[in-house]
Amino acid sequence: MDAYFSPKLDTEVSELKPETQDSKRRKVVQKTVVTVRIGENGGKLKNEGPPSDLWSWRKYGQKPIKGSPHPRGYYRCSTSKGCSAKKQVERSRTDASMLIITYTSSHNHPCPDLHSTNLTKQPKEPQTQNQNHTQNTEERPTTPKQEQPQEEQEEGQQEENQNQPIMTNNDEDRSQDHFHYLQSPISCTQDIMINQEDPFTGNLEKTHDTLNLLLDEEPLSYQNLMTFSTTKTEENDFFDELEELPISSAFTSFMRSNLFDERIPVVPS
DNA sequence: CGGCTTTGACCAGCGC
DNA sequence: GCGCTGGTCAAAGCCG
Repeated sequence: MDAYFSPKLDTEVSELKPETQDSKRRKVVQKTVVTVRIGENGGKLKNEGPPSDLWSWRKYGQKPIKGSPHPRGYYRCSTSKGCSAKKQVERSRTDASMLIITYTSSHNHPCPDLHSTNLTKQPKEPQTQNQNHTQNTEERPTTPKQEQPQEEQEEGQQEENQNQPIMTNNDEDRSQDHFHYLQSPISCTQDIMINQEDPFTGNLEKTHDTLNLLLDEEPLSYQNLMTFSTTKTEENDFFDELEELPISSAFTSFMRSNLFDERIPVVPS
């Protein structure tokens, strides 16, 4: 992992799982699992810009998970009181640089638009990252993925990811394209995406510069957010619990838009 | 003052 | 039926 300490944040969504398999434990709830890879330093943005997406998340619990060195954080949507949307964030036990975010339930309210967000809330989303991170993600988590990536994939992919730092070649292209959209004040329903690692992958050095530029001029994408953190990275610990914020939304949309296509359709056995 | 984070305890589901 | 683990709630403290 140290090897990754580079600024490259690979934000990849390994997959989303349309849930129902989780039924092993509690009731069957719709869940969307997203695996994101980030640089070792990538996380930690608690101080910087936490909020992941347009939605506001409030942490309501944290528990150590068996078999995982990292605790799992439980977040609930605080954008709206009645909103039952929740998300669980945990780090991959195999690769600390991988974040596994599970979205549960859907939002009962419209996505906090940029407008709203900017005007009313978003105490945390300061910089220009507002929309990059996406939005629609949670808007309909329930119907998100119809494809069905399996959970097994999750683990498998994680490993794969390690081996294959970036497999979203296509994503890159698309990401950029989408990236533009991100900037648009579209609502949650837009297909946004966050550009992923391409810039980083290819040019790590540029990454920093790019980030700066992005931050100032363009909305940050998931990556950018991460990069942020990357700049400072010393606190992997924090990272455990916090990094999820920035990422979550981003990839969510990401996965929704591109991931599906690009990701490998895993066939559930 | 309001909202969010943190920590501990309690409850529910599942496996053995 | 018992034990284990995960998930949620509630209280306290901190920060903006």
